[in-house]
Amino acid sequence: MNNKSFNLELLQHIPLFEALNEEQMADILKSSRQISLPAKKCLFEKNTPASHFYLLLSGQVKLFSLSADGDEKVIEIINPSQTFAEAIMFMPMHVYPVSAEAIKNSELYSFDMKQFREILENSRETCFRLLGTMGRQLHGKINDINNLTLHNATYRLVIYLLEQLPEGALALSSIHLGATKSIIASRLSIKPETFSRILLRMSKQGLIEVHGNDITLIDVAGLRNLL
Amino acid sequence: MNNKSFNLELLQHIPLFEALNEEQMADILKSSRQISLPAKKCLFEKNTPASHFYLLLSGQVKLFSLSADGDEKVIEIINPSQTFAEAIMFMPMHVYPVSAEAIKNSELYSFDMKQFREILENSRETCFRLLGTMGRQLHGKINDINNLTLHNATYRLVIYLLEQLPEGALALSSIHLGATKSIIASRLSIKPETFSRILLRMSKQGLIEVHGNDITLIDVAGLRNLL
DNA sequence: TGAACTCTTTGACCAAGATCAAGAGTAGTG
DNA sequence: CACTACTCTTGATCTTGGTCAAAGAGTTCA
Repeated sequence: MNNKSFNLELLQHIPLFEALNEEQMADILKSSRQISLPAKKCLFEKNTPASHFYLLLSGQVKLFSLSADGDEKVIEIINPSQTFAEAIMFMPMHVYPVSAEAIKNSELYSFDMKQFREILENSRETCFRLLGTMGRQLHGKINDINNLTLHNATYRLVIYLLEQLPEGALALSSIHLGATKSIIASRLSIKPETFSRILLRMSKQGLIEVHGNDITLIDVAGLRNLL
Repeated sequence: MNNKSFNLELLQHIPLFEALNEEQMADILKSSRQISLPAKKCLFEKNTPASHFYLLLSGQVKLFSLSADGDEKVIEIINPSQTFAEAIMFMPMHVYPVSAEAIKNSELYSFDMKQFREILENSRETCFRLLGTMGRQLHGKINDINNLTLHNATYRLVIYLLEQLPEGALALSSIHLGATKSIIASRLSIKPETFSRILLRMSKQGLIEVHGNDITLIDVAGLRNLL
């Protein structure tokens, strides 16, 4: 399979591109560029002008903000076949509202926002897909705000663990943390030390078992009880 | 001016409706309903099925979430001529992600989501307006998350005060709190007691002067310094 | 005019989680 | 293997902001 048809195959299964016709898809492909981003390399910085959005092919990327004195808050962890920064096309100022940096060696496609906007003019269905994407994101952020303001660190961590559980999984299911504990801690707005202590406490209570980045949920009902 | 043309006049200046043609506007008007909502009356509850979105004509409405033990977090304060809940049209599940309740006696229009979606199918421009609305909202929520996780209560309050300042206002500008202190406190995720103490401290430092719900910013540069 | 509300302020105390500092694993590399 | 880099854990201590309780102020309404 040559590179071009490989790309095509792949893009056709990304929600945002699913509704495009052949011609539009060809346009997209033409203006897209593949990018290699080694771990720890910055992709874009908060508040800089935004001209492209991205699709992650492999590796892992974090979206984050920094405080004046260097504290980092991870807003989102991006995994392969996720698009990101597409919502910025419709934000005021057209600057990235967060920074992006690879946390593993990554391959991405970049897409030109201006060109995609033109395609949106002619694809109602794609407009609706984008609306759907942004609706989901908005919902996610509202959830995050609720968790930050209405719930404590343990609650947020338990919610996170339960969300990782595959649909209808039973007790003793094992989950694998898809990033370092520090990064997941930051995503949940918990300091690494606190994160570690909460895991320790839940282990002692017999709710979970921790082996490195693998966590076995021993007592799912007990975990749900903490909520 | 009869009621119908009054409505028309008004709607034409709401961004979301600005791009509609006469026929579409007539359709909207036909399916819209005016609602009177006395203070403290609930408009919709979190997690209930969403069929309408709203435009506030007069009064004031809060969007909020409740924790299991009754704590309230105000997500947004809605003022006249703002639309709200329009993003839910494109959220998964089609349930309200927050509750809404009048904080003053209010008049609103309600719009049928299903019908508006049909109009969106035929108005690219309106689609783009909605994308713009949702982009702005998303940006706002990301900002809120940053302020919650990277900054402390004083910082959030100062930011809020400075945001109320009209464009390029000088020192000694007076601002008026558009809601009770408790509600603004909750919007900023600060307890009323803490909110009160922060204002007291800033008064003692000669940065502001508080007279009920009117706050005079004595030393804007000094306030900016706190950030 | 004063009773009943509601909102706000103030004081005393408390606790969740942050910070600071040291070690313990763990993994990659020459 | 030893060296170096991390990331993670654990302990001791501190701080911000929350909680609880009571009093003050401002409105509404009869």
